[in-house]
Amino acid sequence: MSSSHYQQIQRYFSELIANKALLAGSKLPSEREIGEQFKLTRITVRQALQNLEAEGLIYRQNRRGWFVTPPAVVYDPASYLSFNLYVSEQGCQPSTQKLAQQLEPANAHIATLMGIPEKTPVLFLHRRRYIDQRPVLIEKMYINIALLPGIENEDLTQSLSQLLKNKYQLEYHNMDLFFKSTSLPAHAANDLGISAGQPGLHIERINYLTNDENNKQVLEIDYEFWRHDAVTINISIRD
Amino acid sequence: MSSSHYQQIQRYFSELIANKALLAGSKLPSEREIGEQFKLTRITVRQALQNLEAEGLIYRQNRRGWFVTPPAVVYDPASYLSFNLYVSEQGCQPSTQKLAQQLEPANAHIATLMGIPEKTPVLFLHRRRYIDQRPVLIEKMYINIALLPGIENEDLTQSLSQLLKNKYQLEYHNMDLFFKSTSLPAHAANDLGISAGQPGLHIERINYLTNDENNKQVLEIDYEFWRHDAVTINISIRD
DNA sequence: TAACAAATCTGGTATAGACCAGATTAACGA
DNA sequence: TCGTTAATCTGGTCTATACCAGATTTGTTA
Repeated sequence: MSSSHYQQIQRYFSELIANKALLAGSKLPSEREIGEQFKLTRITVRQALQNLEAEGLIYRQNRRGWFVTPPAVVYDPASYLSFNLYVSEQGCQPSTQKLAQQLEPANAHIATLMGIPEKTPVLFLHRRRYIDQRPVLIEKMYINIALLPGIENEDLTQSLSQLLKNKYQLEYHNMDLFFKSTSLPAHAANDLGISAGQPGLHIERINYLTNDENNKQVLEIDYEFWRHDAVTINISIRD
Repeated sequence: MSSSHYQQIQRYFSELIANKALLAGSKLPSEREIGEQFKLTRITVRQALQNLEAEGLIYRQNRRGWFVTPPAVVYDPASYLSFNLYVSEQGCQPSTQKLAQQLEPANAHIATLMGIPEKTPVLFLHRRRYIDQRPVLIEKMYINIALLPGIENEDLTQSLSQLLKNKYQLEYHNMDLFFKSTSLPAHAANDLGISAGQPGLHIERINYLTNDENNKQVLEIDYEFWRHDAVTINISIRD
């Protein structure tokens, strides 16, 4: 059977969490305490904790300790609902913080996708989003201001889909999505307040104005970096 | 800047791989050799290698060594193309191995989704799929034989979507998809020949026969366990 | 030459320490 | 009471070493 020592620790905490003996958000004993309890060295303890982290059962806060992961939110990037509505419908409290907003010349990739000349200004928006005060998502968005004049003067901590609907009478439900399960790049890990190399989910989204394949107008290109343990993606495909 | 020792190793190999000085599939020096080269202990070396693994740049084979990860395949679960066509179109060689096939009584979850009584027999199909001889995906499928009579007598290493199309004149493009980035459960890691706890991508797919929301007929429920470094998911949403 | 056994190489697991830097808490002084 | 400082706690990084089990290679033997 699975008899290595670190697996015993893993099972121990797995069961505590499954049985709700350890509730979401609560703190685990320190690595040194666990080591004493099981008569194992810290390295062995850390191996177990890192595996539990990979499973998404626990997460760490830099030099503060290990904590039980709250349940993942179900998120549908293609939904009519915004992040805010989604999260609150699931009984959690969403919030959004704007980290940066500026006009930037489009790089080659962005320009090609948007069908605009390179170095045309686009609106860069950098946001951090929270679920129950826990930072879970970094967004970096490039917005086609040619299609959305004046958007830079709006409150950009709110839901973009709401804003487009209310101010521009636009709804985008045509998009290309790319998902990749990989570790968080340094900048995203930094923004999330965790150490680089933690596992994450990387989403690239290209939002189109129309569903005309021959005249694709790109409203917005969105890069999302999620904590891997914070979200389950749900998409319904209907023809 | 990022000055810890293991980060130096990480950068070193990152650059070798980026510059194609180390090609996909090639073997890294052993942990002990790397340690000698950098005058660092094996624990430090392993920290670097584990981070590179989390980034998807390298992967390990149990007690054989560390290898450079081949480029990820782009996969669209909602596509008209099958896994086989997808992979070969990207210049790689797909193959499929049937690990198990049997009639099983439906459990509560399956029965509810399929709208059949619990313990009604469903066809369980367990497959392993390879890209260029590398096992990357474990599939566990539950097939509604009431809608697909005689399917258990077909060759089930082939593409299911092809089979449904040819034999039953069915095409399913209505589905619910769930993605979760998490470590591989023990059974899947085992089937993939890697140690448990490695990062993975978990997909649950429910395939419907029609797009009638009031009369959902479930053809098949599919659980997919992917190596996290083997695939990028791509989905196009059009209304 | 083919079959088998032994030596070797690899990562997997583990011990027993050590020092650092950031976060938290306790103690102290105004 | 409030603000600052110092002690303490926590995970982050690292050295040095050891033994194990599976995979591979080498060597030997029939």
